[in-house]
Amino acid sequence: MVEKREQILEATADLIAECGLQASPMSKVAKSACCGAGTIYRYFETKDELVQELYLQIVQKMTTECLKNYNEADCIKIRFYTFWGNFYCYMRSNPRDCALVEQLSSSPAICGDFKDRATQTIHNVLDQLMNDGKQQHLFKELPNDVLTMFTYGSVLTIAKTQSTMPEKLDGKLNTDDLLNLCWDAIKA
Amino acid sequence: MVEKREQILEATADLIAECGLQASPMSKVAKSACCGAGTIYRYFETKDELVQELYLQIVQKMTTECLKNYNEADCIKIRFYTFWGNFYCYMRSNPRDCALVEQLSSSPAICGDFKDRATQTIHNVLDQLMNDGKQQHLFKELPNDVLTMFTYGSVLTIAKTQSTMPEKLDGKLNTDDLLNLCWDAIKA
DNA sequence: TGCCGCAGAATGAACATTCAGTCACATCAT
DNA sequence: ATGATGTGACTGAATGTTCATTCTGCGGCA
Repeated sequence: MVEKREQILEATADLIAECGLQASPMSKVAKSACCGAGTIYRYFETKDELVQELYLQIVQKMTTECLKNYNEADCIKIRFYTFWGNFYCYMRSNPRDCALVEQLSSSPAICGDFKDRATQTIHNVLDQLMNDGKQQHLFKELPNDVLTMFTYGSVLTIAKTQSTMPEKLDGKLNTDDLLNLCWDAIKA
Repeated sequence: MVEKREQILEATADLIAECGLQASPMSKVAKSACCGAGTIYRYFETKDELVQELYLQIVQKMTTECLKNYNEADCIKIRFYTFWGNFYCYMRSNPRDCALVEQLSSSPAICGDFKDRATQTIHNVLDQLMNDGKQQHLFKELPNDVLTMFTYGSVLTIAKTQSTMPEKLDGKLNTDDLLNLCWDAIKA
């Protein structure tokens, strides 16, 4: 039954996002998923595997969202705004996943190697975008990874802050303002 | 004996930075600090208190470093470059503390309220800086917290990436390039 | 009757915290 | 000076709890 597996993943996601990974024992996951503890082990070998599966699912969902309306034929600026706008909107409208990315990224279950494989697609798209942009002399002459990580870090931090401390930053920021900050930073 | 207390804090810092908070049981902390498990409890009521103390210590050290050569009489740009340059250098030359900030910030022992109190000084300095800059129309008209968190997120992410994945981003980034990215982002 | 998917109690390991005892040293009476 | 006694820091085994994982048995269905 595929549905039960989804139920378990959903419950795990909710629990970890709310309580943190350490405060999410399998017993609570089971209760939250309305099943016995043993049932979880019919679908996942260990807790670590469950967590990895969850991470993979989120990254995949995120990848899909980021690439919505993203077209390699568009001009650089459009592509940049589309991709990062999608990313930001996804994080804003899925605070749960936003919290999860933070929780799981710094968990021992998700080693660097695993993370790299999960984010391969996104990495490739962004590398291409940066290369194309540099060819047109639109971007600063710094390593792609620097420009990309810079953007990623700032957008994620803003989204995270808005989710966890809504009183700060409230309302007063629209997506375009944020993307302009990013674009102005890296443009030549 | 104040020295033993420091020993315990040092050992805890090393251990958490290397293995993560969850994989740092009190027994290991004790062994690493060359003392019995019970001794830790002569200096700290609980593990949570130990972790909070550690967090406080790092934030204080960080605050001191960030304010080195920082002078309210200097012009805005100098102040901005001094502060964030100090921050970046601190994170680069103390990868252990960099890892700790990440580990502890997302731990349940450090609640949002506690974090706010710890970072009060830094917050005030940056708020002042942003206000002064806006008065001179140097910065974009966005909330101080947005501009500050944007900068914080990008710099920290870059520093973290350089520490944990030295093969990416290796060598090819100097402090001024990074600060220029930040400045260009927020300047009007 | 045999099989499958499941529940939840049972198991054993790991952990935070406590506690009974040890040690080094200071104080003081002789 | 000497030994008796008190004190406070320290240790690490013991305790009780929490957890991941396993196991036993149940109910429905072929």
